Amino acid sequence: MPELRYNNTLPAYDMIEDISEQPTLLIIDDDKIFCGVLAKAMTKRGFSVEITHNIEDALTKAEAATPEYAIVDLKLDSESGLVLVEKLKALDPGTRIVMLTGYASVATAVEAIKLGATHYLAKPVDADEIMAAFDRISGEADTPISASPLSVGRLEWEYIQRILTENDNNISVTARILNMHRRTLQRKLAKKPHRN
Amino acid sequence: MPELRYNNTLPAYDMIEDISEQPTLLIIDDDKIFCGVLAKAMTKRGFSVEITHNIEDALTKAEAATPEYAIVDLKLDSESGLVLVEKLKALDPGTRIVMLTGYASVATAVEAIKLGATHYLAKPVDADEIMAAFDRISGEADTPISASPLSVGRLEWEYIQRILTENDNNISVTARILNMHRRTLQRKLAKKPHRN
DNA sequence: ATGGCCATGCGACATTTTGTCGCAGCTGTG
DNA sequence: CACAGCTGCGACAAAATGTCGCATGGCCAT
Repeated sequence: MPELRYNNTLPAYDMIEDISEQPTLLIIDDDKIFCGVLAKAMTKRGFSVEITHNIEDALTKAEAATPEYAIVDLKLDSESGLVLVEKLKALDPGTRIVMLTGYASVATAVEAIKLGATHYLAKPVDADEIMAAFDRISGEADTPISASPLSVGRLEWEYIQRILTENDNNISVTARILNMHRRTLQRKLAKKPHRN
Repeated sequence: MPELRYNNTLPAYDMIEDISEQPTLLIIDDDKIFCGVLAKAMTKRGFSVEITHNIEDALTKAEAATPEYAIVDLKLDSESGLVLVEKLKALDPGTRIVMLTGYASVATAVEAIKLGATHYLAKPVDADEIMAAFDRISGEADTPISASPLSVGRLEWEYIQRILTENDNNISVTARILNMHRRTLQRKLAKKPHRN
């Protein structure tokens, strides 16, 4: 299997910059198609991109060459991308990490940020948003306090996520605490959160 | 107007501890009823509580005596409670701050945590959850046998009641806001306030 | 290694709860 | 009065949930 680097796809007009000065970016997501698309987009934006699809590989690569930037998916096959955030930060506190997830919730967002993620974005997301997230300094303006009420479905999702994270993602325990059947909780978790 | 301190309501059995050793807690929320209830609950849990309803007063009090703990509402009348988080942290980085919000969103959650909030919780919350939030260091499952978080049914009920009240008990409007069928809302309201 | 214990993912099927329509009554307003 | 909006409720299909059961896999003490 060939090296998964996309530098060779760089259009000429981007070559004005010396490759050795390109910031390094590590992408970790189990969705391979998504990885490919994102890698291409980020390469075009001047990053030297590497891809991995699981935590193990990510750590191997990161230990070999600590990336300056990282994009981590929250829901990897089995484990949580959160542990990766922690470890990447441990390797180099200066690493800028954007956490992505199709199952966004405030509970996981809080965890991610506390562990050192630079930002937390919900899929679908485009490369420009990720770029903005990397640059984002905390106090930055655009935080709309508007806040329209969540739908009950969304409220429930957020609540479940909170109890779940408070219980180490143990579904059985969470189901018992919430007085709901494990099967039902599974089904709810399988669905993506409705937007509003 | 008397000082808004609730130490005088402390039951005797709590006096075993010297008042001067009680941790100080500053509550900032524009909902005065909510403040009162929360203050009482936290006092009972051993805090020396102070209340303010706006940023200005909060800063004045904080500068006079930096609190060790703070509970900040996200939506204060005009300004955002976020700026307060920042300022409290500037006064004393050790301050533990829990941010509360009526309408949770990942965006504000991310901001709050990046600015230094210890945790971010959506209303309705009970005092025990706030206590847990203060103690919660990132990541680990301390699992202090949380009491009984409300059941999802109960949470939903509380939430619906709140939105309903905010809309003059107009069922149609509330249903639309909540993205739920009017018929369904009716049926939910017809049922009893869910036992836990 | 072996059995016990528990968490998990998921199929299948009976029950319940929602989503939808529709209609009739009530109320304020131009 | 006509119009428009809110409300309560019946009826029936569609979707979600409660329940069982089973197989897999991790952990641990025997």
